[in-house]
Amino acid sequence: MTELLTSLNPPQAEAVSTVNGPVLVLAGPGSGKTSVLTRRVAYLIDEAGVAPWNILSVTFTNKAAREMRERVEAVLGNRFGTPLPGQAPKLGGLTIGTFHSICARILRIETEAIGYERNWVIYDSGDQRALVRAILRELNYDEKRYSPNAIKSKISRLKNELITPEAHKPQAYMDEIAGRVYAKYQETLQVNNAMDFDDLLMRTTLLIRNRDDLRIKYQRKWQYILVDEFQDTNTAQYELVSLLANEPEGKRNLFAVGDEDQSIYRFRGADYRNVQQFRKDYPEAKVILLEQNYRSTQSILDVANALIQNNTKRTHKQLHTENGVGKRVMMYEAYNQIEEAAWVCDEIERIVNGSSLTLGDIAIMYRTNAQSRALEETFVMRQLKYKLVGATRFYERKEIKDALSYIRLVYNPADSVAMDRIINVPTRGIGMKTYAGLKEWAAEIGVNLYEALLILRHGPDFVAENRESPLPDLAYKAPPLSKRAQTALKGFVTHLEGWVTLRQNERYESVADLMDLIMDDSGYVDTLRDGTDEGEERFENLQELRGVAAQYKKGMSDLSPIDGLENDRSALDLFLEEISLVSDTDEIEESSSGVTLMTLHTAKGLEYPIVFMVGMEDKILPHSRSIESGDLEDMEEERRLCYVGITRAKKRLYFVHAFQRNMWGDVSMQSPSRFLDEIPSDLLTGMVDKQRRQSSNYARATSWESGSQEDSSWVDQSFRSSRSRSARNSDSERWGSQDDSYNWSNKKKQISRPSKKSASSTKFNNLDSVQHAKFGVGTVIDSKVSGGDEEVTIAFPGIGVKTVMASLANLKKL
DNA sequence: TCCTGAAAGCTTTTT
DNA sequence: GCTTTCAGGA
Repeated sequence: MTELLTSLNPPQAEAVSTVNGPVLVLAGPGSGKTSVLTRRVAYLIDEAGVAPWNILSVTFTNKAAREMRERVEAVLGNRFGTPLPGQAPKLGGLTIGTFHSICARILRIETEAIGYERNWVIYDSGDQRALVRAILRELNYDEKRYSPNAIKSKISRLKNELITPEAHKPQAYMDEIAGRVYAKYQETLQVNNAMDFDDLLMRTTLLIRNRDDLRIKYQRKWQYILVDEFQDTNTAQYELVSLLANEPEGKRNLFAVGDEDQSIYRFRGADYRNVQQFRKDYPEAKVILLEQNYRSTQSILDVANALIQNNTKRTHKQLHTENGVGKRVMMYEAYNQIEEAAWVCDEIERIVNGSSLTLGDIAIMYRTNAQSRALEETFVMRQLKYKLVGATRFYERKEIKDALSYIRLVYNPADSVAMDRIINVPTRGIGMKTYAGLKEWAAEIGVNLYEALLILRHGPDFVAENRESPLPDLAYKAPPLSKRAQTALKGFVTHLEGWVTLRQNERYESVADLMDLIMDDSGYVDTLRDGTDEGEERFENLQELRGVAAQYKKGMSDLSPIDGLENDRSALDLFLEEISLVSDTDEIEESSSGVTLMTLHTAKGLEYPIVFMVGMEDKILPHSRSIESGDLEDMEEERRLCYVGITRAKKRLYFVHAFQRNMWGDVSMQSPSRFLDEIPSDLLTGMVDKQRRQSSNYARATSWESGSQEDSSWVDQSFRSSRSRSARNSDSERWGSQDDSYNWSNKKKQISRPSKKSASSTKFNNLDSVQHAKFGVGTVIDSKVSGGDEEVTIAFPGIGVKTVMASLANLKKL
């Protein structure tokens, strides 16, 4: 047996060493799938004699791609080429990348086939949104009626399903509108010489589907294809992979690794059913289950198993481990998000002080980015180090987007989205009216904005010379713009043209040089550094971008070429592509120590000894949208998200939920997540730290209560918290509680809430008998209006006193 | 055209 | 509660 297979368990070894034919690996969390993938690549090369350039390995994140490259290299050594120091392609010939980066490479090579200029640029979600909005305006659709975001995601969905504007068959009126916007949107992208993320996939897949010559070219090139996270593929990705794998000789060497239970990207078109589709399309496939977990304790896995069993459509797996039982998963109820954060910090300090673990071993995970705020504030207050992953993305910062828009515009002057962004930043007297006039005029002549500007500056003949089609007569007439407007526009184009010329002649050593020049010459830096701290901070961010740009030097070679099919790339080319396809969540990890804060989505693929899952409440996890939609698929996806969080933990896992939470500036009463109910209570422990209760704020709020409930389960704790809440002067009461209806009706948000007819009267009154789904029949002892809902305190015989929200508890009056 | 204060809208999740 | 957009006046 080869060295590559030792230390693998039997199913892992089988997966690695199956050379020919399709393979489907259903890999549970922590089952060593990355090892399987990397060793398989090594095995194909070393044992099966496959040439590295015939292998394509696809991942979903840059981080996974990088890790894969590093690990393959660690096994094989760098034998396939001489890299430039620091950044050049290693393992030359072997293609490893994300779907998007690989598609971008193919399209850059096949640019003519799709009718683009070679210097096309990539639009990110922000650019997409800006473009949709611009088009809504252009088509005179009211943004209030047709939400740009809704239309953007509709367009995105269509593209992910490979539906072109021509093929789109609208079913409803909204579809019709979206379809028209879609058509115009695609047209504008082409004019702008730009593609969005979804285009990268759609255009590549359609190209490979429709062009026999190109399909055969890439089929021949990649005879072995590996796909990680197969459950996250969308229609376009699935088809692309299928087209490539089904080569004329019928090799079908497609190696798919995935876990239906970890599919959490439905919202961007991922369909876990592709895993089942694979089984249908490749009936001869070898299916391998990896059920042994090397990451977590049995206690954690039991919780994970118990939860995920509630999903209906899945391949059953029973995770097991030899890591030992470990400690029981702990559940804690906090009063609100502030105490939630405080308790988590207390616990973290306790762990760090009482063991060899450091802050870097700990992660806090939540459903939405907004939840990080309260945590951060507490961390800052306590002077605990933390790192926030992915919240305000670096490349989405205003100053970064501005700078990149400048660079992008210089690279591709047809880019109207970049032009929109910076034409008047810093202000140069080109206001909305002037700019709108320019756009209209350009549209009438049928030129792009840059050409229109050039006509202003040099006259129509100058532009006509460089065009295939002649300019209409209108171009030779005086532009419909005021003298002042024309002066301002000419001033701008003088600069822009200078930068473009510089770029064309490659009169810069690195992209950083080019950037410096543009930033200074445009006056952007001066405006940015306005003497405020914020200005300095933004400038520092700009310097960080400059640092990246400095690595892109004249004459450098492609960072991750598609071997044998390379084309010439300038440093600027490569810089812009890299910037567009990389997200900073890819980078963070290795930086300094500190507790990691991140969403459950970004947590996928990672592992930590200690994991806190906070905000374990209905309406957060599962998210309110998924509850409201009533779609079982939505709910199951939320459950998978929860499952992903649980299975990140190696040693200890905490579920934390709060009784009330400030959301959108209002106080909202929260119920513990329904997912917690799905976990047998003997798998959980829910004690309250007694010391803490006596010493902290929490104790102040709760100490008046009898001590008999000290070691109670979370149900009792929620009772305790609810009582403490009414004993408190909470924010909500400031607005008037009980019978004070005046303030309520003055609050606009309250009036607009459709469900509430009158805020002053309660539906449930003292001594009413009510039926509760879980606790049975009880007697109302208090009721009041709160947060637009009704908060009812009920005594249940034999259970105790509970405070519930009428709308959530589905209370029936008897 | 730019500045200011008020109002609306926002919060899933990401390549 | 915070950010973005809008309206109105200079």
